[in-house]
Amino acid sequence: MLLFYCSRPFAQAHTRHLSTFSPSFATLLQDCKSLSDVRRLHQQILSRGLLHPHLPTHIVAAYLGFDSPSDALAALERHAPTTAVFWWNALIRYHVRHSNLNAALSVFRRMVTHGTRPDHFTFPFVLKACGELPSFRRGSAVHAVVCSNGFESNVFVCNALVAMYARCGVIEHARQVFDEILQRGIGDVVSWNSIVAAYVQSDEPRRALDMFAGMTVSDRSLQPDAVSLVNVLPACASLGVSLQGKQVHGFAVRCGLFSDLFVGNAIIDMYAKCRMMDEAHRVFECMECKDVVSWNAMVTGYAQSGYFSDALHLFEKMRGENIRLNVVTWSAVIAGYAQRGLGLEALDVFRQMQLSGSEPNAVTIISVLSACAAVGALLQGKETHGYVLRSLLNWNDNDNGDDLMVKNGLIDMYSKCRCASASRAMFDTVPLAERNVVTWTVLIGGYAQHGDANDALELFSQMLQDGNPKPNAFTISCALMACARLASLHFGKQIHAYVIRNRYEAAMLFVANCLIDMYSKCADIDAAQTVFDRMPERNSISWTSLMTGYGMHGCGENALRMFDGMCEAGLVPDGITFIVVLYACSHSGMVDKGIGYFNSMGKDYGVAAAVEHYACMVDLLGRAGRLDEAQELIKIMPMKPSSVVWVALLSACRTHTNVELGEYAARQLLELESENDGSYTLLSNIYANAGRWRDVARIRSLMKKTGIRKRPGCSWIQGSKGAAAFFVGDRSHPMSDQIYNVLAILIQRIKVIGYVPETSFALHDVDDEEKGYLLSEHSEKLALAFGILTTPPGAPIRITKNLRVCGDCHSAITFISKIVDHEIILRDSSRFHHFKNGSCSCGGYW
DNA sequence: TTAGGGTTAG
Repeated sequence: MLLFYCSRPFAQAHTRHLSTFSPSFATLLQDCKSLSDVRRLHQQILSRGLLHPHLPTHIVAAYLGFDSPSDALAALERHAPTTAVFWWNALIRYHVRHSNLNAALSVFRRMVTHGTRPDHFTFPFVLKACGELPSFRRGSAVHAVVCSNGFESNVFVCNALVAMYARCGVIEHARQVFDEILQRGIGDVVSWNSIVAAYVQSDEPRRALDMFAGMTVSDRSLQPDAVSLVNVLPACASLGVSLQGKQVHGFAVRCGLFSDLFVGNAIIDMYAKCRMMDEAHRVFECMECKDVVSWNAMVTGYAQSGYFSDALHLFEKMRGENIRLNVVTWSAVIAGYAQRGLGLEALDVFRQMQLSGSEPNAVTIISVLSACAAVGALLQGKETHGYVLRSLLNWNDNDNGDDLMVKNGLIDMYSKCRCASASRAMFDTVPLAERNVVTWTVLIGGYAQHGDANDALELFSQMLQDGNPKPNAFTISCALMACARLASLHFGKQIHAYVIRNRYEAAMLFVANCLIDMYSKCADIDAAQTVFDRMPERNSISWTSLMTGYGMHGCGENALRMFDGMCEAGLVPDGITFIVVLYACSHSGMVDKGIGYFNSMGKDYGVAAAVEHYACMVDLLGRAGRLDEAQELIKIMPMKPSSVVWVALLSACRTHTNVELGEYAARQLLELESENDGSYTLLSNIYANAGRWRDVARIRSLMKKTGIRKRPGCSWIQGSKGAAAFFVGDRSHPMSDQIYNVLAILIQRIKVIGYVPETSFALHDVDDEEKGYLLSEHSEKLALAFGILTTPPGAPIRITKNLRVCGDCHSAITFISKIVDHEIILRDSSRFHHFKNGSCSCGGYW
């Protein structure tokens, strides 16, 4: 950058006789065409001893003009104290403008060392450098220099002190300096603007608004300027106080400040953040002069207020009007798509961005990662990771937490793309002290939803032990989801206690909904109901969560009562609500009621039946043995049946032994999902039940040929001595001998009272080596035997199974519940079964 | 002095 531009060629000037008259040197310095010209001339001046007292300033100016701060500094030091303070200031300002903050502070130190007294221009630059580093220690050292040089009553310097302390996050010091300004009676508009900005930066918008209001009250001669408005409007936005925002808007119009581009943009942003897009649009239309920020504020406003199509429309318009899109525009559109789960569209926009030559930054990358996570696009996720590694050097320059957010995004992306090891590896690269609450939460959530929920709880315990950072509502929700998956009532209760002790009021609705879900899935429906009853505020998720709980426990009537209660409370049922209602009807044998709800959901509630609703109906009709109607419904459904629909039909064929229809359903299912192990198992069971052993063998060899293995059944139990998991024929448990003994005795005893093994279920297992396993070695029976061995009489035994409970086990456990002093609660992949005194709550609808 | 981003429930 040239500070002085002169068209006269240097060569021409240089050919003239070098005068001993120094002003000519000044002209020659201005005429220099390159840094080496300046150096040469400087050297000549020194060697001839022709240094005029004014020349050093020209020399420094020339060096800065050719972007050589090191030469400038050398000249300043060499000629100090001849050079004016003005040129020390110029060098400090040069470094601050180029973000070389440490260099700026170093020049300041040298200046003081060389005996040049700083002036009221020096301190604002130096304080800005301290604030931007930020370094409270150096900032307060400079404050001391301010005082020792007698500048504590200079408003220019004091305002800069306020800003510095705010940037360093020490709002109390900023406030103290501001109060001293007022006491001295030297405050100006900038002082008030600085303290308002300080509170906004410190995330105290309420106090920012108070200070703004206090401005004119304390001094009637003060009139807010454009900066005051630009400072206060974000405070209105973050508090959502649109009324005050509107007043500021009115004030801007009355005082002629509305025409200021920054003010206009801040008003749009305020309305957009208050979700008042009509107002924002009016302001946008009124603005005579707009820039890309105005457009971006509108695009993001629409995207975040749920009007994404308007955002896209505006985005297209920007392109049509050749407005130069910047990284914010692109990132906002990518984020908008990603947040709506439209990952492929987001990735497409990202491609367009790259083609346009716009350089992605950390925010863009985070949005792209979230898009990859939304659609499980591991390949693109890995590519983005590669991009991050290549760009990391650039981002580390302004280390402001972006780096950690990108890493959090990567952990989340790998988790959601079911790449647990990569996710964990990324987590492990973040040093313990640098992990924030999101770092922990994304991994805990990843394990809870896509990985091993035990790992989630282990990580959560580790987080609590470390004590820093503290879990937030997101973390708690993820941990509760893990408990729900594992049916770990014990751990779930502990987290509930933690929630009560640590007050999560701000997010209590969300957390309470998770508690309802956790208690429901841990078979403590009464506790779920209690949480629900004590909630000061409920939303439709609260109602549906409890409704699901009742549905899973076969309490269809209660579920339907919840549905009525929800409608009475003025909440509108949606698609998911009806899935839950139909599920509850299906699992309680309320076929006609289910048909009634199915028919009325569109007619009375305006909810269109989706493929999931049809699947529920096929399940409902199928369980009740109305297979023809189920088949008929599949024929007339307006969309292509999904695999869930065929699984429902196939299961019904299994229960009601309809070989022909079962074969048909299995064919359809295998066309959609050729690797679905469950469909082979179900079909093989149907054949076995019908005595068609050759077909059973055919399926078995087909599976062997295609390499499809039956997912192993696994049951686990939360006993008094901790959790224990069992696979079929499992002999790995230390108490294995005792378990098998107890089981043999139980089977013997229930045979006496009428239990007959249902041998068709023995053929679940298709591998030859598994053939020999007896029914008595099924995982749920082993878990039950272990439960009986380790649970005190009278206490309930809770078992969880990853697949559907086997029919023989269901029958055996029903008999066992007659001869033992325990209620047995079994959760399988479909619902709960409460066994007590020889009967099961499912009443056969399992 | 203005705009954009990551984690949770039925």
